[in-house]
Amino acid sequence: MSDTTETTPRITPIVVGGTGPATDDELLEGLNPEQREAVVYRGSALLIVAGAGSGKTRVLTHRIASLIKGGEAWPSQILAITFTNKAAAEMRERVGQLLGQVAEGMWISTFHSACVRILRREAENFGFTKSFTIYDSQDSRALVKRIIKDLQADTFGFTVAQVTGKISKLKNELTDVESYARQANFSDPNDAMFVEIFRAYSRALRDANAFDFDDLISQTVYLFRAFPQVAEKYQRRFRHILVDEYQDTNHAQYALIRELTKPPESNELAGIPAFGGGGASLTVVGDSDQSIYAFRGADIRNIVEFERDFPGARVVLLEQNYRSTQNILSAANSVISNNFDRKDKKLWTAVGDGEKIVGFTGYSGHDEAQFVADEIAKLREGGMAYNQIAVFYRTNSQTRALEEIFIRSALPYRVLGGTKFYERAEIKDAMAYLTSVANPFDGLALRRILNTPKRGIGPATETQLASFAERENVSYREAMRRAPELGLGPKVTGAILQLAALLDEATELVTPDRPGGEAPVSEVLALLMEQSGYVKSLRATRDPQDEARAENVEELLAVTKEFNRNNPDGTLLDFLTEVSLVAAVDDLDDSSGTVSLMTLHTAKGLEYEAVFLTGVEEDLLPHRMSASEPGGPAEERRLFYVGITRAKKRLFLSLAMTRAQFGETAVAMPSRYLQEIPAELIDWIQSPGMATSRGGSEPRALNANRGRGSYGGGSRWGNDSGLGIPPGPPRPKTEWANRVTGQVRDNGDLELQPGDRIRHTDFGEGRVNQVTGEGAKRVAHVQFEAAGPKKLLIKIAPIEKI
DNA sequence: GATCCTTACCAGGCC
DNA sequence: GGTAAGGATC
Repeated sequence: MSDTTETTPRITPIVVGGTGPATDDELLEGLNPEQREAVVYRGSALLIVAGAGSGKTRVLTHRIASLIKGGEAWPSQILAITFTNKAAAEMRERVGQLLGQVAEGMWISTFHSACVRILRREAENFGFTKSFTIYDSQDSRALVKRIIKDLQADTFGFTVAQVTGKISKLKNELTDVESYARQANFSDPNDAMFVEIFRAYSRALRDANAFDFDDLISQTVYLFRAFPQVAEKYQRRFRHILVDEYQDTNHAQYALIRELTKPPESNELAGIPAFGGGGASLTVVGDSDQSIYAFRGADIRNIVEFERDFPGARVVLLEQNYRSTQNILSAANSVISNNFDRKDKKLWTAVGDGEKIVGFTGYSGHDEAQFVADEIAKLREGGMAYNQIAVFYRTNSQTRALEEIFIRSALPYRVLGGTKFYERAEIKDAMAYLTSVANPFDGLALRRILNTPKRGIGPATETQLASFAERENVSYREAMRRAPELGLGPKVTGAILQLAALLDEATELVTPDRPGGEAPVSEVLALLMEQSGYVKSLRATRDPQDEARAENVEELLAVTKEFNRNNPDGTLLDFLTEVSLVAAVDDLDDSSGTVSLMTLHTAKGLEYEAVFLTGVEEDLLPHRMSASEPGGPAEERRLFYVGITRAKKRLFLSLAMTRAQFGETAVAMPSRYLQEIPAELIDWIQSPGMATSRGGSEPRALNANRGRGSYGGGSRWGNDSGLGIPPGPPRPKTEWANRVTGQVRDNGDLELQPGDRIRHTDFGEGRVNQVTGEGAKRVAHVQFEAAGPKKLLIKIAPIEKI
């Protein structure tokens, strides 16, 4: 054991409440030998190679609990890094349960949250203020766009996406402008121009008192390197560092961990040996088969070379899976085994084979979505709760077809991530007001609200204001207050002064030494929205969408109130930080009683009784873009693997033969990964071969392709392919036209009674068995002659009474 | 400077 | 199918 115990206090466990805390033995109870080893091992470095579903969260929480309970560490000496805020909250809760009390002072958070916390405390050391803004990728893009325009870099062929991508990559590798410029090739005008853009971007961020996402990590590393006494503060504080999802860390994050686990410098000066001499203990958990973030700089070498980086590290392998059935695991194993240069690892379970994987090929994305909806209805009838069912897809654009069908089928669902609430223009506007109040240096935020709502402050005025601020070396706010000096028209000047006064008034509310403390965020936002007339202006337009936008702003107001309820001491800065760092999964509500829809990336770390993996097609999974990337197809395979291993009991793989994109219909091909699953594991309700040979009602292009095995390369998917598909009679499912009318219908108060006959544009004629629900949510249970039983939302289903 | 309209380009995953 | 950019017009 390292000598950390000498420097850390022994604490007596405090027993509080109900069932009481777990004893040492209880902490190990129910764990397998490897898991136990991972909990009790004490040394400077530990790598837990944890296959999917092998209970790593359990191991991590028990390990933390045992450190605290054994008196080896105070809660405040623990830093645990998770991938999402939700995972952090869960871990905190579970550790609390194990200890029988809330462990105060533990840092359990994401890399980004932890770094923001450090940066807010230390910002003043290096030219920022604690109220810095965090720029999300949209903000970064907006900034780069302006810079490219200003420098006329578009003539060099620079695009916003290219530049932001390259800057992000450089930052993740801890390359700042100066170090990049040092090795740049200035005889290449392109490279020289890029340096200029990069420099302008970095300066703009600094001037705006802002960090972009990548800065949060890299600037913390720079801070530690530039100010050893600051680094030492955190090196002394955190004695045990644990990092989850280590396979997805990038170089900057790796460097951060290295900085934090270094022995404090003053120890070295005092001649205390480095190894085991005061560096924090490091535990990392990961699975290289689940590395799916190379695109944002994750470096798989961090985990592969862990033992070399941290000599003497112990490695523990967790291979027993406690989540899925053997059929699901066998499929996963055989898929991932197609990736070379990986350490062979086979998941196994003791729970038995379980049901077969179900496969389905639809004629279109809508057909596929209908299959998903129908199967979910069956699962539900079989007693499965909606919130135990998830639908995964590779790209966010796939949600449209699913949503259309789900709404029609009256299926309660929730889309995680996607076009997020906080990415909406009106929400960004409202947030920009708050940002402008918190950080008066933030030009990007101010620019956003300067003429929103319309105040007659156009681009020309904006430029004048900006150059005045620069010339006089004052903040934008000050420049606005001195607007009369600009010699503009009385109307514009008045508008600027009014906005400045409003922002000043709001700033008053959040001044820390204000009598009664900072006003709640909701009060600040209400003032801003009220006085600026923003919401009023939205309600005044003829555009019907603006009404929805106004409601969204009201919703944001509700969010701030909720925030104030949950965080009575929460400041405006806390709110802005929280909003900046929410991840897609963070709005997952386990108690919502709805089906969850999300991308495969978002699905990592989650598990469901039943999983629908949709769009298993070439160009989608693997995604078209991945073909040209080194390691792309292998990463896509890992993504598929991650999706499969989320399923506990039931797994459905589906694809479509045609898919709408850009408003056009394109032909789709089955994914190469489907063949990597042994045929006997899949029960095809409708295989790709069957879909081609019997597509009686679909676009002519496909009907022309009639005949078994006529598509997808020979007989690969034909009935004679050895997939074991019985020839059987054509299913009725294939007999109706599969067109789905995209338009929103409104049947008004269409009254339906059991016994009524109706006609549906897709399903044909049927008889109403039952009507449930109230008002707009009335649902008709219909027995269709051809399509079987369906549930339909009466208000919007494409039906008529006959 | 605002508004309306047409056109061009477009969506890969995310803290 | 959706949006951002650019042009025409008031």
